[in-house]
Amino acid sequence: MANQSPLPAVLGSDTLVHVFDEPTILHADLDAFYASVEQMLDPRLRGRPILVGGGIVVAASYEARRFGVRAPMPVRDALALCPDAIVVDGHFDQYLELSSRVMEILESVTPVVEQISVDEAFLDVAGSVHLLGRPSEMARVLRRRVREEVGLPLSIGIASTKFLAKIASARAKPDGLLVVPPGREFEFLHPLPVEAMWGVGRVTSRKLRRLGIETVADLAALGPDVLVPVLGPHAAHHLTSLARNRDPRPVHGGRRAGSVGSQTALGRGLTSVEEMRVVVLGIADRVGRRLRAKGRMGSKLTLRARFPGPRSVSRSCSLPGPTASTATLYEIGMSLLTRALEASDGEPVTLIGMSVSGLRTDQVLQLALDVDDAVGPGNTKDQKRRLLDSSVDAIRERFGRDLLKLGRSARGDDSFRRLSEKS
DNA sequence: TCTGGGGTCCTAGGACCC
DNA sequence: TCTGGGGTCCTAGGACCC
Repeated sequence: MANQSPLPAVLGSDTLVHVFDEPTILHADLDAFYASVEQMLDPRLRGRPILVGGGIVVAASYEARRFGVRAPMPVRDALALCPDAIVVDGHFDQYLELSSRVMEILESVTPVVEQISVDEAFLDVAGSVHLLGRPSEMARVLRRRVREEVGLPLSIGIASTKFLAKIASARAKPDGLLVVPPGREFEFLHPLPVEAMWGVGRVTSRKLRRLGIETVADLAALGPDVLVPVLGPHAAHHLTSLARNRDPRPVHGGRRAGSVGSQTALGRGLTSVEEMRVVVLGIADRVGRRLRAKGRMGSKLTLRARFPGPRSVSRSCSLPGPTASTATLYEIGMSLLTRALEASDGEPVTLIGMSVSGLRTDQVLQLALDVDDAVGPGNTKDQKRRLLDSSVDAIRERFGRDLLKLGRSARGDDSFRRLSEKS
């Protein structure tokens, strides 16, 4: 049932005109994702106000939102608003697992799926209408399948641009579907408050309101010139264009993350460098593992330290070569932390974060990492030799001998010297 | 009001090269 | 050696999103 694709009843020209008349950009957004997952996993939580999180609310179910609870908000404040709320720890592994199952379902109607976070994605179904029918029909099928096969509510907005589709899905919640018909975009868009716009947060909202801009219509009427001195050229033109319903951004299928990072909050904070060393090592290990799991390497490292106040300082540097090595991230991360601490007056550090960007996938370098792993302390001499030999063979087989040199220079360390000497 | 962990994108100054 | 102009890379920080 759920796998059947709806087809237009008649494939005549009238039907096709109608089919192509609907906009083709979908924004699919799981409702109160984390909280919905908790309710699905534990039936006792269904229909009840749920808060996911520890110190702060990471997600609140709709039952809790009715009391004014919002994420992120301290759990203490949320309980004051909604004393009956049940606080649950997050099951983050489950969230990722369920998220990828939902994304697979979305990919059943088009390969052009751009995932923008765990719980939302854009789809461009223009290439699928001749096979699957109207976009609104596809949306109905997707919503039903996600509900039946994964057990989660999914809202979808359909419009002619990403920006409008995103706003439409927000207006469709909870558990709804909203199409913005062509020609009626302004009717939908212009009465909205500027805060409804994607890209207008606390700071920009305050600046706009100071100029007397309250609605999207106000923004569209004003034009970019007045905004440039306040928001900078890019933001001014970008927001004005969106308010005038100009959003040419395509849906990027198959896009991958441009950085990988991790951070750890430290409560009241640490002052001892030795304690921070342990934290940095833990973070470097996490980031290194995740990079290796993705088969990727980064060429730039950024370390961020937060101090009470709250004030934060970041220090970054280019790496000697692309890497996913925990040891390298740790060593360079520590030197960046030392530099970051110079900017403080010995205040406690309340958060340490590390992010690797400039990511690339390179098969030669990936094999170099395998070698790195092979020469690590976990292996016996014989195991190391076997792993090294198999890596050398694999590189030769795929790329020929010359690329060994390339790999060595790009790697920036001596893994390959050891290899080359062997061979 | 700074309490979480994961990201994206833009700006601006300085270094460096031609 | 200085002067000028332009381009690009690197780094630090800020705003925003879920």
